[in-house]
Amino acid sequence: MPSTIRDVARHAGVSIATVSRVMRESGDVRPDTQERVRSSAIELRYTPSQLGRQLAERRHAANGIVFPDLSGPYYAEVVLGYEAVAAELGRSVLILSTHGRGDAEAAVREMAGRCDGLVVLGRTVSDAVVEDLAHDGAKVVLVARPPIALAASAGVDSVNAENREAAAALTRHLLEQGVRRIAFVGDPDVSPDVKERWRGVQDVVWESRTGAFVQLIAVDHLHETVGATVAAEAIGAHDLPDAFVCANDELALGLMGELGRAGIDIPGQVRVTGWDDVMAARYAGLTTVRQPMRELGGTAARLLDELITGTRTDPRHELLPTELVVRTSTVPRKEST
Amino acid sequence: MPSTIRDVARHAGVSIATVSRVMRESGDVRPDTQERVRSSAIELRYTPSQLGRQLAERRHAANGIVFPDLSGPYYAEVVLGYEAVAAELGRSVLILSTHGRGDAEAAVREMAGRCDGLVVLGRTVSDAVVEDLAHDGAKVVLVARPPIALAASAGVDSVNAENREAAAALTRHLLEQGVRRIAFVGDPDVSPDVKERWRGVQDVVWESRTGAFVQLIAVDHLHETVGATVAAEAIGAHDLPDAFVCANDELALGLMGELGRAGIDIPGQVRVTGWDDVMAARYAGLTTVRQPMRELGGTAARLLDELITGTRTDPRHELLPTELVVRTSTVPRKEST
DNA sequence: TTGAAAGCGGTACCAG
DNA sequence: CTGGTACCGCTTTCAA
Repeated sequence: MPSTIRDVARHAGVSIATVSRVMRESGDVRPDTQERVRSSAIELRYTPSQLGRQLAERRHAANGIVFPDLSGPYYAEVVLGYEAVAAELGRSVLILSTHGRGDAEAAVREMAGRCDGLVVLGRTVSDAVVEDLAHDGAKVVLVARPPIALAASAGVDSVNAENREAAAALTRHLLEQGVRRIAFVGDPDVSPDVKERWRGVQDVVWESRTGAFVQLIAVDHLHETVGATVAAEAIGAHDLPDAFVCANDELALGLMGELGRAGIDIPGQVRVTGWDDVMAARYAGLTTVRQPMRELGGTAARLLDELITGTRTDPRHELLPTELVVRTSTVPRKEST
Repeated sequence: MPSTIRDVARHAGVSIATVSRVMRESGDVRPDTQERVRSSAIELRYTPSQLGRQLAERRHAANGIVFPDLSGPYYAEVVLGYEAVAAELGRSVLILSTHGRGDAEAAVREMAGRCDGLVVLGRTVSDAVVEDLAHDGAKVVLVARPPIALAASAGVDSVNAENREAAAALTRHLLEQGVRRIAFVGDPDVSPDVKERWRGVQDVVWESRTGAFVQLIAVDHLHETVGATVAAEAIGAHDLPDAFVCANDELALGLMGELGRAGIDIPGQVRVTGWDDVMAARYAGLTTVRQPMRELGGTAARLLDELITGTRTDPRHELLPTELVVRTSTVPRKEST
C-alpha cells in the first residue's frame, strides 16, 4: 500500500540507489537531482520502510526493557527515565512485563530478537537466561539486580541503588529512637534489593551491642493488603515489635492503615518504615528511603547505548545513592514535610 | 554473528524452504527430516531473525502506544493494561513518551513505521497528525481523547472514561453538602478530559437552581506545586470558595497540603475533590473519581487488534464507566476507607 | 554523480 | 514431501 523506494525512483527517473542516498543524506547527489527525488518522495508520500532499512543495516535502532510489572510508581519511574534517555539517543523502546506469566523466558528471547540490547529489571528472568542472551551477542544491562559474576558474561552491565548502607542508616535511626525489637517485613528471597536491605538491617543490629534484635516476617508478596494482614496478625497475637521495617512503601502503608484502625499509635506504640518514597508516603507521614528511580532508568539507557555502539566493552557496575527520609511514622511530630 | 536459515539448511542437508517449514510448523515435512532440521537448529543456536521474517510477512507483530509522560499512576496504569492484553494477543509493545519534546510528531511517525498500529493517549499529537497516519494506513486507537469526526478518518477507534456524568455526580454531591460557591481548578483547554469534567460541573450548577455558581481557575499544569500555589493565593486573598474541584488528584493533594499548613479545616471551611483516585488519595482522605485505567489500556489493545487483523472495519467508540469515591475531604468523618 | 547488482534473512509459490 | 527461486524494501559496494 505505501509507496516503496522503487516507486520514487521510477517517478523521479533515477535509480533506487540515488533515492536511498537522498533519503539518508549520504553520498554526493547533485542538488537538482536531490530536489527531484525529494519532491517525488513527498508527492508519493514516501516513508522509508523501517523493516527494509533495519534488515539491510542489520540493526534495530531499538532497545527493550523487561520488568515485573508496572503497578506502583517504582518501575513506572524507572521505565520513564529509561525511555527519556533512549529517545534522546535516537532509539525506540520496547517494553515487556513478565507479570505473573510463566512464559517469561520465551517472551524475553522474543524481545531480544527485536532489539539491539535490553535492560532487565529485578526478578524477571534467571541469570542463566541473561547469560544465554549475552552469549548470543545481546547487549544487556541489569537494573535492581546484582551483577552477574560469571566470566562468560563479560559485557553485562548493571545499575543499582544503594540498599545496604541505606538500610543500615535507617536502622541506626530507629535504634536512636529507642527501638530494640525490629520486625523486618518482606522476603529477602523475593528480590535482590530486599535481600540487601535485610542485610543492612542485620549489620547494624548485630554490631550495635544495644541488645536490639530483629525478626523476619517473610511475606512473599509486597502489597498493601499483605501489609494489613501482617499488622492484623501481630495485633491479634498481642505481639507488636518496636518497629516494622517494611520492604517497600505499599506494604508499610497497608500496615499503617491496619494499625491505625486498631487504634494503635504510630510512632508512640510502634514505628513503621517503608522504602521507595512513593507519593502516598508523604501524605501518610511514612519514614522511608528515597531511590533515584528515574536515574536508574536513565543510567541504564546510557550504559546500554555504550555497549551497543561499542564505545566501551569492559563491564561496568553503577551504584546510585539513596536518601533516608524521616517522617512522623518514626519520630513524633514537630515539623514535617 | 548469529546463524541464519541458510546455515541450518546446509548443516541439515536440506533447502532453506524446508527449514522455514519446520521452524514455523507449516506445510508437511517428513518426521525424520524435521528431526534433522531441529537438531541442526539447536546445535547452531539458530533463532529465526525477526527482521527477515517481518519483512517477508510484511507485518511487525508489534504495536505502539504514545503518551504524554509516565509520572503519576494514570498513564502508567493505562500502559500496563495495554501491555498485558497486547502480550496476550502475541504482540510486542513499543512506547513513546512525548513529554515536553517538540519533535513529538516526527517521533510518532517514526514509531508508526515500526508497528502495525498504535494507541494515542491524550494530548500528544494533533488530530491532523492522527488523521494523516490513519490516511497512510496506520491503525489507530485514541484513548482519553475524543473521537475524530472527520469522514476521512474512518478506522480510528477511541476509548474514553466517562467524565461529564461523573463530574455531574460529584457536583451534586457537593451541592447536597451545602456547597454553593465552587472553584474549578484546571485548564479545560489542556486536555479533553478536563474539558468534559468542567462541563459536567457546569451542567449541574446551572440546572440546580440553588443559587450555586462556579468559577474557573485555569491552571495549565496539573502538579502538586501548582495546587499549593492556587491554595496559597486563595488564602492570601481571603477568598476561599466552598469547594475546590480539581482536575486531578495531584493538584488536589498539593492544594490540601497548603490548606492544611494554613490551618484551614477540610471539609469544615472548604471542601476539596480530585480525580483519578491515586493511592495517595486514599491516605489523604480525598474525595475523587476513580477511572478504570487498566481497562482503558486493555480495551484499546483489543480494539487495535481488531483493526489490525481486519476482524472489524467500522470505527468504534467505547465509553468506560467511572465511580465517585467519597472521602473525608468533602464529608466530615464518620466511617471511611 | 549515478546506476547495476549483490546482499540482509526470511516466506511462499511452483515444480518435480 | 522437498528444492529452486522470486520476492519483501532498503543499503552499499563497484563500475561506468
